[in-house]
Amino acid sequence: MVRTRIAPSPTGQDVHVGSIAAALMNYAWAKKNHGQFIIRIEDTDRTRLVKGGEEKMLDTFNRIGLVADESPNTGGKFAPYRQSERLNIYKKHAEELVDKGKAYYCICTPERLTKMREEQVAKKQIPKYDRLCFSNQKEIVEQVKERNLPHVVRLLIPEGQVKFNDVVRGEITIDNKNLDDQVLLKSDGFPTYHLGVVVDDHLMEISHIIRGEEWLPSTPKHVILYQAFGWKLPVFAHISLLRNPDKSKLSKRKNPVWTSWYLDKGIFSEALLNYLALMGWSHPEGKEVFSLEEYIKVFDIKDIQKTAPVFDPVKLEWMNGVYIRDIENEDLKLKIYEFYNKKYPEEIIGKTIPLIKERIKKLADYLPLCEFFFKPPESFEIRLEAKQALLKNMKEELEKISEWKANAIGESMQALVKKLGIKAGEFFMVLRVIITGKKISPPLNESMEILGKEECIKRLGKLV
RNA sequence: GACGCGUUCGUCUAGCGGCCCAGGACGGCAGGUUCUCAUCCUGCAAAUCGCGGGUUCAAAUCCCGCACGCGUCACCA
Repeated sequence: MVRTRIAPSPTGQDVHVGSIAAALMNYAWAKKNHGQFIIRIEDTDRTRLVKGGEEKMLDTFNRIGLVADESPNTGGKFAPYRQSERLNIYKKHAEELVDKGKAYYCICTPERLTKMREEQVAKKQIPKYDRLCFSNQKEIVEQVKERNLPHVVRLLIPEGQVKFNDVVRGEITIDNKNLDDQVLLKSDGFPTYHLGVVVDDHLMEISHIIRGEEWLPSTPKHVILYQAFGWKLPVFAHISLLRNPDKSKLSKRKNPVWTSWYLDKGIFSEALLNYLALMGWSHPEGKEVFSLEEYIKVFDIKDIQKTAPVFDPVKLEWMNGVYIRDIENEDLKLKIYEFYNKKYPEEIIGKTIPLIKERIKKLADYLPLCEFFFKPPESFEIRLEAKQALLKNMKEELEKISEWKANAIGESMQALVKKLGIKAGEFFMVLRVIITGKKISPPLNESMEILGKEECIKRLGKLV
């Protein structure tokens, strides 16, 4: 049975797009194999906890369509799915390791640890716990039990080396002397990531761990933990991190990284997923635009690429434009109507759709292009003072039109152009700006038809 | 610094020893369509496949070294 998971920490205000990319692969792999996709909240760092972060994250996963089979919201047979509610489980497992001699108590103070590390770094040694507490473990255990001393549980890294296979990277070998005796259980009773992730992935029967390559260096510790518990290893797949244009790890300093930022701009979840699917993977037939359903069909973790891609918002917008042009006008109308919180009349939006469908790349592009449909322009992108006579002519001709249709408007204006003997381009630019306020607009005749004769005459008359 | 991972057009990528003087997409440029913009169509430029050595009749593809980039070294995830 294939079971995958995404395990976000509510230490940010929302889901990072990189997490969505990872979640997408996890989701696709689970669905492809008729397995389950799980969301688990790893909220073990109470110092960095962001209020409302978890709720927002779960909401974002739903918005984007990566719906979990098991999660804190939906529950499931391995509940709870929030690590802060599983503290007794971690404690039990940490104790088990201590009993087995695979882990030990440590009562060293943060001050001592910091000092120790500084000295090691100064001596150009690898900063590692010096096992002071391990060397007199018996005493420490007694003290801890008798006086109820605050303590942590550390993993005892055995000698030798760790070897494990990664689907993306191949076989990886690490010498254990490079590994630190990692804290498993913190003095506040919360597990560290390392304990939590291993215990939960095992207990929740996760078969494939597809996660960012930032975890590659700590995977040997996880492998040692699995071995210490005597558990079967899951399949590991470490995927590359999304990058900023300067190749550093995608960060909010240099790029919008929160998923809802894109959704709130009117990027479709389908388009975002489609674009993200292309990061480090490519369709076997070279297709670039495809549905989630098709992705699930053709995706294989063996085809994941190793190189870290630069996240390109420009191509994302192009992709979204493709999706916009592809949906039904009625659906696009509704999306825009909802996007602007029903502030603008649905009927007018509906009429404008054919004019703007090929002109917007995301829903937020709509208003800048179409605001003139809802209210007269307040400023004009070219000076119109010297055009008074021309405007008067236009107005007079337009007033003669009985059947207010784009065609009739066009013919009437073309005739006027001919009669006045001026350049069509300049003529229409003046008309465009007086009507829309802007040099760039949807097709003029059609726009004027939608606006209505009265409104158009009014806009022309205002300056006359 | 140590350890690990990576390196094909500006960007995303195809490529798995001959079919590659490297293909597609975004972006760029030019032209066509058009009252603007966009869409659509046509065309162009853009990678000596990080560098240097091997192996081979043949290497972007295999091996070795180097350089560079990134990641990780917490009672953070």
